[in-house]
Amino acid sequence: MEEPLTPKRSVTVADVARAANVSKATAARVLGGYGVVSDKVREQVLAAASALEYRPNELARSMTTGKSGIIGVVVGDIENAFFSLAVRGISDVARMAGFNVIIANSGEELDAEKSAVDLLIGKRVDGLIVTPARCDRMEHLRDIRRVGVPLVLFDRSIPELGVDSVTGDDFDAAVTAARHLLDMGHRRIAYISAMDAESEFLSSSRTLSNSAVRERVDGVLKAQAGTSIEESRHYVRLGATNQPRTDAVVKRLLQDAAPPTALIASDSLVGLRVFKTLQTLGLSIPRDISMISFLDADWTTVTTPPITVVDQPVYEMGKKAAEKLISRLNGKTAPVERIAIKTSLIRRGSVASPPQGRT
Amino acid sequence: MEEPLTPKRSVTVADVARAANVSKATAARVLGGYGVVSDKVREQVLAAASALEYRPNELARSMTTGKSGIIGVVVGDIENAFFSLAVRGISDVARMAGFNVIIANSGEELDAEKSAVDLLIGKRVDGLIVTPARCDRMEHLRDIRRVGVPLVLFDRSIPELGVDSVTGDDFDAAVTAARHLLDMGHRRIAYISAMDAESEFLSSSRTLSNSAVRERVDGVLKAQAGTSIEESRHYVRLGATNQPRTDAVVKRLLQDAAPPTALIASDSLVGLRVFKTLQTLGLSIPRDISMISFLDADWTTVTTPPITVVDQPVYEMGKKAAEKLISRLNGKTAPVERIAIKTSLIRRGSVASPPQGRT
DNA sequence: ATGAAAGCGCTAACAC
DNA sequence: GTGTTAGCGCTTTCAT
Repeated sequence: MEEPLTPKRSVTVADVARAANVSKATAARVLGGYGVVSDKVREQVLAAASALEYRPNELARSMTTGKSGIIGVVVGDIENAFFSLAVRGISDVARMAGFNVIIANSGEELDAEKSAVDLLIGKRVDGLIVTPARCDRMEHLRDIRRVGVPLVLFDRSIPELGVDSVTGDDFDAAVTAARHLLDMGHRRIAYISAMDAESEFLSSSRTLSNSAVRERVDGVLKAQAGTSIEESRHYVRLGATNQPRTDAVVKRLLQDAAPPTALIASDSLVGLRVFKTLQTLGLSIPRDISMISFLDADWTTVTTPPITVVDQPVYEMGKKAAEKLISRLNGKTAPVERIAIKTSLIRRGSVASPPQGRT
Repeated sequence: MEEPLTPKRSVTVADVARAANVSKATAARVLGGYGVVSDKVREQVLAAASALEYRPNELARSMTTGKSGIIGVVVGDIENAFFSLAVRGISDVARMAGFNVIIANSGEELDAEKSAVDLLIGKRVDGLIVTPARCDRMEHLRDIRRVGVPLVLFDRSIPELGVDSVTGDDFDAAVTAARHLLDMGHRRIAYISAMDAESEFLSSSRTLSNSAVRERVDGVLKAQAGTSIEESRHYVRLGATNQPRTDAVVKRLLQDAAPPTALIASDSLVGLRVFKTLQTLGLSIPRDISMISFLDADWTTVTTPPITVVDQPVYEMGKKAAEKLISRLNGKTAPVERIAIKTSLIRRGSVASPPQGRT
């Protein structure tokens, strides 16, 4: 059954040219779809090509043109629905524009991000879309620009870098979510993030190296303008990176002398974990505690109750990022733009007034 | 703020060689990490390289070596948790082995799959992992082998092609799931798939162009050995590709003269849709109807009740596929292998005995 | 241990 | 319109 895996040298333009009795250049012109050729010759070449099963060597092509037709994308975690949807949006517009996409995972780690960027640049991608793991470490991103490769930041922005970015309107979204909770009578609102930091607690939002997280935290804090900053900040917790750690975070929060009556989860993964923790603790949502999750993920509609969410139009965000990048690729020289895409709150069943006597 | 996007020619080995006062060949040897060089020269070169911020041009490198260090992956739908987990498994072992992964979506469409394959081969990927959209159309896959590019099939297999494949033990999994239902007293078991076919109904499992679906259907049918094939087959439905269509499929099923008392969903997306439909119809699971979904997805544990699932070790499957491919890439010449990875049934709360009087 | 030179498969000037 | 001739940046004989 083992076919004789012919490691035969692949068919080149030269081969086709020879078979069609034309020069290499002519064959190349029709095969590459550029320049001008008579219809007659074109057909000869095409015939020869398909007879020989010619397949262009994109590598060689890219090398001479300097364009690879590839857009590199570096995301935090492709398993996260947020990123896979975004990637889908990016891919869709990329494909439309004739570009291919090569994806790399950073695992939200700076070093992995750096080497991913190096690698992608080595592969001579035409442009890059990256979700910077840290907004305070950007030398490698500066390098990208120095090499002359267009770059668009996704989900997080770094003003000092002076490059385009596409993010959600995180600050506003957080304000809206927190206000909704305040309107329902909540006074102690916790914000739980998966961001990995030294401490589970927050000293100052300025220490937050992820701009999306920072914006959101600031939004939540801002919404609670009546309360002292120290007090509000007390309810911001980091490090909900997996189930056990999330369990710990939530439990500690609830054991507080003045426990929060509502929880906001920074993304759908955290949201799911928080929901599970609450379920495990036998807490009833929203009777015992209210919650809101970022991202209108699949699971949020099938729980009992369904979850109130901040709907981030991720697919659109991905599309927008790709569009922006491609317009740069096409030489558009618009001023640097920081696009914040509007989100909305989808009210479902996970928010109610806080339990009596615990306001 | 606009940095003067220096479109400067990138630094090459020649530049480094010149700066280090050595020949191009020598510089290339240390930069490429091959051949032999004296420690002294090596340091000179390295110094020059970092001073000039040399970055190897992987394209040129690939062109001369013929190896790109890239593994191409063609999946049905990257948004589907099944595939994103698999891709993660593939990427993880690929990275370990020094390979990069470029992903393409086929959207389960043959034409898209074909052009993705063409493109990937054009980019001179070292090997390919593909989830064939149709197991009865494989000329393009034959071509892959003819060109000499190692190929591993994922999730579905095509014996006639004579290539390695990694799938779940779909037949057994289906038998197990169906038997569990039978043991609980169910006699009419429906199997709902997202596979897009001309008809919602199934004439013969042999018409199923997706081997995984076929295996599963055969398994469900086999488990109901006591019943007539025609009768069992009556409860197999296709085309649950989105919510409205799933609603329709489920409703039609339930309006049958002898409606099924249990539903098996072919993947987690279908499972979620079916769950939603049931919820909409106000049916209580498992009191009114039982259900089992393939894939131990996120959402299956947070529903009320949690869903009994066929746990497919997708991450492992992805790893296995990559390992197999890489071993081929390393010239291992083992006989063609069709690996079926064992799944298991995770019993949760969505299965109970059928309602009284409806057995 | 190092250098010179020949390509890899393609595109891009530039002639004819 | 078509052919000739250089390269792109790297690896790889083959000398030295």
